[in-house]
Amino acid sequence: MSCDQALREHGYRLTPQRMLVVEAIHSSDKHTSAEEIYEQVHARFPHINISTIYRTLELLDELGLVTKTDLGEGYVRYHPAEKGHHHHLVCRKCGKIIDLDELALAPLKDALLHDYGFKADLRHLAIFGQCVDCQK
Amino acid sequence: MSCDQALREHGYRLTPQRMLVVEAIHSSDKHTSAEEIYEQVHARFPHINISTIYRTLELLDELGLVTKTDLGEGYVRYHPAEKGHHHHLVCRKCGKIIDLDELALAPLKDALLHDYGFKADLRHLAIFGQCVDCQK
DNA sequence: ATTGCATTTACAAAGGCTTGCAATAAATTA
DNA sequence: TAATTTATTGCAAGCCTTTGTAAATGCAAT
Repeated sequence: MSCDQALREHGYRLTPQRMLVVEAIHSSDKHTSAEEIYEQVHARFPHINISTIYRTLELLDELGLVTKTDLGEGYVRYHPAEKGHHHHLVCRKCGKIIDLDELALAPLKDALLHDYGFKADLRHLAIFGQCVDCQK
Repeated sequence: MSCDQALREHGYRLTPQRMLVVEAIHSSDKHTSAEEIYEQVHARFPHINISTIYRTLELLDELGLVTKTDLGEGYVRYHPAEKGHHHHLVCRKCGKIIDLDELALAPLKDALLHDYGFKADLRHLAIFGQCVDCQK
């Protein structure tokens, strides 16, 4: 299902601003920032305000259409949920980022559900620490 | 080892500001915010600036003396490391916070070390999701 | 005690993000 | 098609935190 359809089905309006934000997120291969999305949308819709970008991203996150991840860069990165879930190991020393398959957190997710009845949202996590090279 | 000693041993100066911040963190039973620490220190040292609070907290975090945790309240909470590690399950719907023993993340920590050689810092995590009551 | 100097501080400004509010516009209804 | 309603937007202001800088201060060596 497209983001547009999902928005409509949840009773949200389809505005040009929202459509352009959705397009911008999907057009980017990597994880984009709000600023990057803003610049991309602004090129085609100069009147748009950055707060609309943030509000739209928040909405898409709530609907499970995008994931938000703080990789410790001072801002948040966004990623289309449909492009698959994964996680990141972020080295605090050298900054290296190791990608981690979604499955790596499956045991934890299952344990939390079993032990606490808690349905954890572990879709796009950043786990900080030290990579193997920086431990030497 | 006290925070004061730890600071000295790492070559940092012992200033009144730093000592008061350390005292303030330890005097609070719960997880405190920078603002709360600021207010407490400010009562005894009116000249202090909030940026000094933040810089001191960052330093204490780097030295492993305190942990930083974002519980989704719009600001970060700090906790003395020596008072023990644990984690939190935060319900996005009702806001309820379930405390989680450090051991719950031990298997994940071990797996990351074994599979990636990555030494994950999992001292005081907030895991978001839905509590058992809010799933009904 | 005094000096010398690198560290630390207060202050001001900025950065990323959120929020209150009046104006605007999408979608429903007639 | 036009009117009505309600969600959404742009704007400005604010929030929490970080950062640049010159002045102040801890502390080691005299």
